[in-house]
Amino acid sequence: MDEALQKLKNHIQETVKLSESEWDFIAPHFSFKRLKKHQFLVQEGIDVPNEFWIVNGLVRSYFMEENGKEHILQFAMENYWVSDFNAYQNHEISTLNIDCLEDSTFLVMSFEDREMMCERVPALANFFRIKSTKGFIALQKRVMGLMKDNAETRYNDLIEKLPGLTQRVPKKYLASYLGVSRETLSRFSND
Amino acid sequence: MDEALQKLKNHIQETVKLSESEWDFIAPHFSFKRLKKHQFLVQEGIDVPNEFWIVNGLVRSYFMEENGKEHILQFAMENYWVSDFNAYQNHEISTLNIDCLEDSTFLVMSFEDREMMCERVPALANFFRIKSTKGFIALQKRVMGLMKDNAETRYNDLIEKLPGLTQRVPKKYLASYLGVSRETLSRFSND
DNA sequence: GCTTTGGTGTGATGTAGATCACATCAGTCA
DNA sequence: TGACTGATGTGATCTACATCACACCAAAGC
Repeated sequence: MDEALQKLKNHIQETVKLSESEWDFIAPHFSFKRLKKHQFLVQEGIDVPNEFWIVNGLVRSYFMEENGKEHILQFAMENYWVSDFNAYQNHEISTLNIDCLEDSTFLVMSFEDREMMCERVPALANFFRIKSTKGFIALQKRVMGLMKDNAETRYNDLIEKLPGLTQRVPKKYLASYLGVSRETLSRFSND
Repeated sequence: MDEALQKLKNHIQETVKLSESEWDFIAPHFSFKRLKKHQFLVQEGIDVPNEFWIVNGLVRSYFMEENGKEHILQFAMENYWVSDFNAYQNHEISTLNIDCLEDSTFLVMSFEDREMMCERVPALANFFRIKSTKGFIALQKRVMGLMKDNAETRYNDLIEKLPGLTQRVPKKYLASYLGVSRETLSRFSND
């Protein structure tokens, strides 16, 4: 836990300056969580009081159609923030599932604590502002890819962006992230 | 201009509290801009020192493939913030175009001013943090729609979300936003 | 007024990728 | 060790949508 908090402190300080007293105020509001592969961090139909910073491991966030088809919205690993942000921000029940693709550990922060800390510690508000802007930009690039590129190009872009991922997850998950069928992906992924 | 600033003040105060002295500090850093239909707010290949708050009017932000095909990323109107946020945030040249679909007016804020004001006025940092989070959530919903819905469903969702838009823009632009050809859209949009 | 330009509909045809149906192979568990 | 279960590849077929090629009409510019 202490080690995890130290890592988080470094992570935040890559983006904003944080005084020792500010950090001492923030740190106690995080709790530690450990999950095994296949366990769920967030589940559809349940409220989402927390967001999570991944200390280590790998998760996927996905949603399901009525017919049972799954679509992966995001892979998240070390240093990523994850949650069902829609449910979290608007106090709704989750429409997403987030489960672990590997044993993983997290630091957990509640919505109330986040809002309170952002009021009290402006640097933290700026940290989340900048993180959120970058998340927005990344998603916008994803939309652009979905609109202009075919499945094979999107696959090549993905393995270029996250080269380690192919070794860590089955290809059916890559297909689900790319919005393409497992079979189609198999026809052009030659390795 | 004064009227526009008053509207902006109200807009910000819908999300965060802002003291009079804070507002008096912020307000002078906005400038006013007026464009006619077909004029450009942002152009591909040029740097993007500003973001814009739309006082009134309607713009589209879009990108082009090498072959000249256009894809609309966003329609933005009254109360929306627009820019090429990737270029703006990372000081890169623009890959997007933003042009006016109607005569429009804007309040303009530079990147340096925004960062400076967010440092000095924590409420503003929180304002942009929350706005940015909501933008992220909206984009995530768009990705989900692209992954699970067919073109007709996406069209119906769009006219439900922005019912006025169909009257304000040609259908080819709706098609371009939805990621579908003009002809295909024409076959199921019966009005 | 006439001409040009842009918006829209619609038929015919082409195609990326989905779906269905298998086969193979590795890992896991009793 | 033998029996599942899950990951992967591959052929055959189907389908949503793109593309091409028109026609028609309203608004804008000379």
